[in-house]
Amino acid sequence: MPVASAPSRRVADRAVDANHPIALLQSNSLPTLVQRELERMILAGDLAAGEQLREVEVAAMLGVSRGPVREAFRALEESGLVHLEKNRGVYVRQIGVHEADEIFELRALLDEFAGRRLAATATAEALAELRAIVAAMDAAASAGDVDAYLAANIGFHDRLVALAGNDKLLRVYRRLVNELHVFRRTSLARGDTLPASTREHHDILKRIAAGDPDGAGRAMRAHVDASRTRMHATWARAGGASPAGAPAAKRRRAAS
Amino acid sequence: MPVASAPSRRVADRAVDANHPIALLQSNSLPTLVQRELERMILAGDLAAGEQLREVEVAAMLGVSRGPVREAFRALEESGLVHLEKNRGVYVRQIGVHEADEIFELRALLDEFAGRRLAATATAEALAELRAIVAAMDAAASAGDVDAYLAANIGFHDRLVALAGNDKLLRVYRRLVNELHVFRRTSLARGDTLPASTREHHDILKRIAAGDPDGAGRAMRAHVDASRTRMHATWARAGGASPAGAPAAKRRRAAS
DNA sequence: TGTTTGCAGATTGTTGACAATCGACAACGC
DNA sequence: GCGTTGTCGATTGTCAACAATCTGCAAACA
Repeated sequence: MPVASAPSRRVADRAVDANHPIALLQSNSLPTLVQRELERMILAGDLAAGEQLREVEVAAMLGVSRGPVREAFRALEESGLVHLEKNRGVYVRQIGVHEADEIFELRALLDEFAGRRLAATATAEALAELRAIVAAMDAAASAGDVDAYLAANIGFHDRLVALAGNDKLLRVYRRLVNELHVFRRTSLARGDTLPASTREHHDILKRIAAGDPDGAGRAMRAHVDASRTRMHATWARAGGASPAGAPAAKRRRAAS
Repeated sequence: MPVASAPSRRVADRAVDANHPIALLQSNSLPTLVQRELERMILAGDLAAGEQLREVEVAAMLGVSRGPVREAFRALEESGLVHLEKNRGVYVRQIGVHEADEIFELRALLDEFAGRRLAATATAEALAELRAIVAAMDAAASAGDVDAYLAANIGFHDRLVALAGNDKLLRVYRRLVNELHVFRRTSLARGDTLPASTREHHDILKRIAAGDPDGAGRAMRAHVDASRTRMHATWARAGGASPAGAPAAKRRRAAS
C-alpha cells in the first residue's frame, strides 16, 4: 500500500506502481517468466541452436515444476524459437541459410517501408536519437568492439522500425530478428565488415533526415541486401552446410 | 504394419502412410489438437471476439484434462488469437479498427511484394490455377453468395502469396490474416462491394499474366488499400467503436 | 559375427489434487 | 440507504504421481 502523502486523495485512487511487488506478482505467471528467461538465454547464445531442452532440467534450473515449463515451451514453439517433437523432447530451433535468406528478403521489404515512412515523418527528436545510436556504433567500430557494435546495430534497426509507427510491423519485425538471431553465424560479424556497414547506416540516416522517402527506402533495402551478402560470405568461409551437431537425422517425425 | 505386397521389399523399408492411425498418434499430442480445434472455432466465428474460454469447459468439451488445454492456450496467445489474463481467464482477442488498419498496411506491403514476384516468375500452371480461383469468385459474386465469395477471396490471396515462393512470408501473412479474421466486421462484406472487388482481382491477374511487376505490385496494393477503405465504410455504417460486449473495462491488469 | 529380443533408464504426456485468486452477494454497522 | 466486511463458489495456477514412449545396451540366438 502506498504511503499517504496527500490527504486530499482517497486510498482507492492511489494505485501501486507497476513495479511494486504486488503488481509484479499479479501480472506475471510462472510460464510467462520461464518463457522470457528461455528466450533471453536463446538470444544471448547461452542455449545453442539444436540443443535439447529437457523439462526436468529446465524446471530444476528455474526452481519450478514441469507444468509451467511445458506451457512456456508451447509459447516458445509458436514464436519460432524452439521445436517440439512428441515423446522426444524440445530443441532450440536451427535456422538454415535458406530460411535466413527468406528472412532477409522479408526484412529488406520491411526495412525499406520503415525507411520511407521515417523519411516522411521523422521528428527532430527521433533524428537526434538515431544519430546517437549511429554515433555509438561508430565508436564501437573504431574500438573494434564487435559485440558492442552488434548490440547497437540491432538497436538501430529496431528503433527505426518502431519509429515507423505501426505496432504490428514492429512485432513481426522483432519476431523475424529473433529467429535470425538463432542463425548463429550471422551474429559472427567480423571486424573487417564493420566499416561498410557503418557507411551504410550513415547513408540511411542522411536520407531520412533529408526527407527523401525514395532515397531512404533504397538505402535501407541496399543495406539489408548487403548484410545478406555478407552473411553468405561468412557462411561460405565457415564451410557452408554444417549440421551443428544436432541430431537432425534422428528426428524424422513431425512435431508434437 | 503395412500388408506385404512386394516380396522384394524388406519390411523395414515400408513405412506407414502419414495418415495411418499409428503415424497420426505418433505425431500429434493433445495440446496440438486442442490448439487446432480452438483455432478452427475462432476463425469460423464459433467463438466470438471477447468471449471467455474456461479451461474446465474447453477440457470437458474436447474430452481432455486441463493440462493440454492450458498448453494450447499458451500457443494460441503467442499466435495472437487469444489473450490470457492471470487469475482471470482466457479471452478470444478483440481487434480494433486501429489494429486492423495496421494489419492492412502490412498486408498491402506483402501483397504488393507477392504480386511483383509473381509477375516475374509465374508459370502457366500457376496462372491457370489463379484463373480458376478468380472464376469461382466470379460465380459466387454473380450468385450473390457472399460466404462463398469470401472463402474464395481468402484462397486467392493465400495462393498468390504462397506462389511468391518465400515460406516465411507465407507464415507471416497467414498469421496476419488470421488476426484480421478475428476482426469480425471485415468479414461482413456486403453484396454491393463484390463487383468492385471482383474487377480488382481481374486487374491483378491480368498484370501478373502480362509479366508486369510494377503494374502487378500497384494493382495488389490498390486492391488491399481499397479493401481497407471498404472496411472503414462498413465499420462506420455499423456504428464505429463498439466494445462487443466484452468485459474490457474490468480487465485492467497485464496478461499472464 | 550379425541379428533379434528383452530390459532398464531417461524423458515426455496426461491427469487429478490441492492451493491461490477473484468476483459476487449477503450480512452487518453506521 | 450506503459503505464495509465476510463468505462462498467459480476459476486459475502449480505440483506431484502415474502412464506411456523411446533409446541404448546387454544377453541370447542363429
